[in-house]
This record gives sequence, C-alpha cells and structure tokens, in this order.
Amino acid sequence: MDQFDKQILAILQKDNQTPQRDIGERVGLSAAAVQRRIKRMRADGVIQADIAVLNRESMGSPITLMVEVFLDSEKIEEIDAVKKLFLSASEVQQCYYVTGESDFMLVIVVASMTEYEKLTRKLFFGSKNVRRFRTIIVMGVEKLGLEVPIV
Amino acid sequence: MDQFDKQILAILQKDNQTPQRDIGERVGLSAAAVQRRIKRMRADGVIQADIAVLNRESMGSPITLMVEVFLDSEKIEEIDAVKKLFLSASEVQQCYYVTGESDFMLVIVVASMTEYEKLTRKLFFGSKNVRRFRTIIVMGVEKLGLEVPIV
DNA sequence: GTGTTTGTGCAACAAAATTGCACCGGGTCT
DNA sequence: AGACCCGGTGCAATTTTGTTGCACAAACAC
Repeated sequence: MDQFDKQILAILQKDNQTPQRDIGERVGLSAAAVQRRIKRMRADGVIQADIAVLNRESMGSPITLMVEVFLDSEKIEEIDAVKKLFLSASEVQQCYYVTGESDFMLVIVVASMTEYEKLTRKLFFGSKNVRRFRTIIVMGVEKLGLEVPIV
Repeated sequence: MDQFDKQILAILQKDNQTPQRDIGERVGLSAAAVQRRIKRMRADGVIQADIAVLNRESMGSPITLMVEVFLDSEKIEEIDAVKKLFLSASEVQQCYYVTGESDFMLVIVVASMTEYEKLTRKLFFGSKNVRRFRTIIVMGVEKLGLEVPIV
C-alpha cells in the first residue's frame, strides 16, 4: 500500500468509472500497472465494493430513518445477537456500534412507513435485549457519501 | 423509468462493474439497449455517482463520528446557512436534515481526533446558530451501504 | 556476485462499451 | 385505413478499455 495505491484509491472512491489509462496518467503509471494494482486491491478487500449511487427522488423518494438503539445487557453475546439481527435486514443500510448512552445507530431506508413499522417489530420489539429505541426521521438528505480520508 | 430500468439499477447499486452483457442477459435486453439506458440514466442524474467503497481498516482506520446538531433558530435562512457550512467540509460525508429534538445529523469521517476537534470549531463553535451538538463515537462499522429499495 | 522476488512498461490480445443502421410497434394526423 | 413520426430495439461493426505475456530493472537474501 504505497503512495500510488493511495492515489488510485482516492480517484476510485470518487469515480470508479475512471478509465485506467486516465488514472495512470494522473498518478504516473502505465495503465497496466494501474490495472494490476486495482485487481490486487480488490482481491485483498481494500476495495470492498463498487456501487452506483442512485438519486432517491427518482426512486420514488424512499424514507430514510436513523435509529438510536439502547440495549439492556451489554454482554458480548447479547450484543452480537442483536447486531446479527440488524444486519439480517436489507433495509438497514448502515449499522454502527457506538459509545455513549446508546449502543447502536442504524440508518434505514424503506419505501413506506408501513414497512418501517413492520421492521420495527422484527428488529426492536422482537428482541428482548432492546430497552428502547429512538427514531429520527430524515426530512432531507443533503449529502450522501462514503469517502474516507486518505493519508 | 420502466421495469427494465429498475432491474438495471437494482444490479448497479450492488455492483456497478457488472458487464452490460451480463445485465442484458439477466433482464432480457441486448447489451446495446442496456448501455443506452445506463447512459441515459447517468445523464438524467438517476445514477448520481459511481464509487468504490474502501475498507477502512486498510486505510488506517479513520474515525467515524455521528453528530446530532441542535439549532437555535429554525428560520429557513439560518438553517440554510449552517447546512451550507456543513456541506463545505469534506469530512462531512453524510448530512441529514431531520425532525424531532434536533435539526441535523451528520456522519463525519476523520483521520484523527485532533482533526475532529478542529472541525468542531469550524462547524459548531464558529456558528452562532448551533445551540449544542452531541457527538456519538463509532466503535465499529458493522454495515455500510447506500442502497435504496426499488419498487 | 548470483539468484529470487516484486513490480514495471510495452505490445499484443481479449473483452467490453459504443455507434451506425435497419427495423418494429405505438401513437397521431389526415 | 393509410402515411408518418417517435422512441426504442437487436445486430454487427467499430472503438475503447481492460488484461496478459514478456523482457527488464530495482531491492533484497544468501
């Protein structure tokens, strides 16, 4: 993971459709070298996924919710159990294990409130270890990205 | 935006490196038709971005934070002003305008706590309209995605 | 120094994306 | 009904991009 790799990643996390030739020019490598590095980083899991980000309005404006989850027990097995439950739901797009008053923060995207209500039963009411949860309704998604600082 | 488009988007938001030929086979179109549809959807902004998601451990485990922001004034101009400020920071990867007790939820990724401390001054202390903010430190990113339900 | 490993550029090659073209409904107008 | 776009399609040709074989160079171990 040298400076070349980092430069390549910086480009890809902004636009992974950039032709390898262009990347090569920008970082000072041949297209072949760039291609080998990208291939290696994908195999190593440094690049976890390659995705298209969709415009939500075009997709019928699904509802985004953030849920702060408070657990009773903080025993590892219990935590792992709820975590597993959360991850099993495709509507849960982001799941963070956090410190402070609460234990988990979830970012959930659903097509309708009815759907969220159902999900709520499955994830929170159905789990004995969830003491309470606070739902924050998102009115506007002002920015949406997954970029990471590259040192 | 018909059923074909939706199927294509469903594939791309999971893996935008899928060859158009494969997509064509899966949805029942020729590769050329798929290519034209994708091109159109990119031009129309239905597809907002194409990005690589990086493994954070490989990137030196940057710190993820969630910040709940409480404003004083809820006048539109004031809200827009802080929003603009938030969006101006590249560390702010997600910005949600929310209902409830607070007004904004931010997802921030920084390389170090020092950096966050500095950002804090710029975004919150520097803005008169921010009454208070609550920082939630992320200990573990259990899932990370931006997928949207496709109806 | 010799050999090994790792990575490079170049050039050939394979695969993918893009485009020109003829064609096929589904509307609309006369 | 018939003539006519219009939007979209598939096929095939073309162009662009990604991939691989090969010779070579730097770094390292022995």
